[in-house]
Amino acid sequence: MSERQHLSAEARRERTVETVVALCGEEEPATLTTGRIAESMGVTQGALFRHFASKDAIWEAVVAWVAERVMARVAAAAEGVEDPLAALEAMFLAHVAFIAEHPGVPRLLMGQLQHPRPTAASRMVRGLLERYRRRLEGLLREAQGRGELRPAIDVEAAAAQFIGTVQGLVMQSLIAGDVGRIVDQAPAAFDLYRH
Amino acid sequence: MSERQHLSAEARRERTVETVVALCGEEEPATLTTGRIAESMGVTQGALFRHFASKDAIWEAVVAWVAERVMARVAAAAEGVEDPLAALEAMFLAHVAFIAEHPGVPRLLMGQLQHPRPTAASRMVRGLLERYRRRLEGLLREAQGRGELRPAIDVEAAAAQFIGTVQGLVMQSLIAGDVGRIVDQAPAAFDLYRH
DNA sequence: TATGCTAGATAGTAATCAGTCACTATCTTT
DNA sequence: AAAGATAGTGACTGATTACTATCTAGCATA
Repeated sequence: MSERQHLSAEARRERTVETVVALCGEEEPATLTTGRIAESMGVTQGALFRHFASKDAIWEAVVAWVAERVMARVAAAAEGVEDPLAALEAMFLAHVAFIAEHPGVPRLLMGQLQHPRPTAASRMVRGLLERYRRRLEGLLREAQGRGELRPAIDVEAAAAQFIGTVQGLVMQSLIAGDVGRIVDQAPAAFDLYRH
Repeated sequence: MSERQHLSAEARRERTVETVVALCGEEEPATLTTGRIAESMGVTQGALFRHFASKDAIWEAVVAWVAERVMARVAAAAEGVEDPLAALEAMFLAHVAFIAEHPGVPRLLMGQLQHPRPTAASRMVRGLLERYRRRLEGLLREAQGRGELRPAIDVEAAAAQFIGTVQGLVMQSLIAGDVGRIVDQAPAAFDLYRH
């Protein structure tokens, strides 16, 4: 049938991770099988285990990939923005844009979080969210210090709501079945959030 | 070990649904097996198929159960409350309390939503969220009419954010691994939401 | 061009999945 | 108490799961 494709081990690992992220946009992460991943990248199922010790190891690599990318994107967006509220807005939009590009990411992270007992991947997700939350709280406190935010505001709740607002958009897109729309709705959502 | 239990068909269906809801609080709905459900309710796996035509039929019954309960709870909470903002708060707290009692519910509904092609159960979830959103938007518009809300507010986005706020709390509880805490955090979250 | 290494294919494994079915225990009705 | 109805058992099926042993094709270096 088709000729063999020969990729370097590193390139194959990279392609595997990208394939998993893409597949999570189409089906439930929990039901994703190694067979499905292999098929989707045009390789036999057994070949995956030459590059990953186990399926869990694949998830680990995927979460690491996501964590690295999302933090880089969000950090780049906020970089150099003086005003903390403007920085928050830039982060919000960058976050939403990232999700629109990779619709599988929220499901993927969510899926890891609801593992009953923590795996390496789920611990990584927790760490990512922890860092993200701290960053948000820092900016919120800074904004409070500058008098741009009511001092009475519960910073912790506000940070949770930031993530919740993104979640709300994601939920809407799941219902509508149209991920692209959340980019358009994002400014209005943040506008509401700011108040 | 334990003696056999003989329940009526209706009672067994009810127990099945309750078991599934409870199990969703402990593990991923997508990985839930009929064997696991049966084991958890002290019955053999084959017995389930005497009461449900298929596994999908179980999901259908579960979603129907949730939809009925959650709407009833929320409606009861808002009943007789004159002020629309106060009604929203009552709904919010009732919603959060319901989730605290049944931590599996958000995962369950989420799981149904990310089915690639709609099943009977996923259509039911969509319908539930649609009804819920309309109810929220009605109350928000009413509050706007009474001048309790800025007229500039995007009602659709505000409704999405209401659900998003709940989602944010759920997310926090997933990270913290402590569902009970969200009840305590709920008032602060709604307080933030109101502004 | 010959050699050594590695990526991938092929073809397995035991375990687990949803679903079926003949049989049995239990309840209800008479 | 007898009999019909029904809830539950336990052993099965074929498909699918993660994972592996063995073989083959392609690449780089000499």
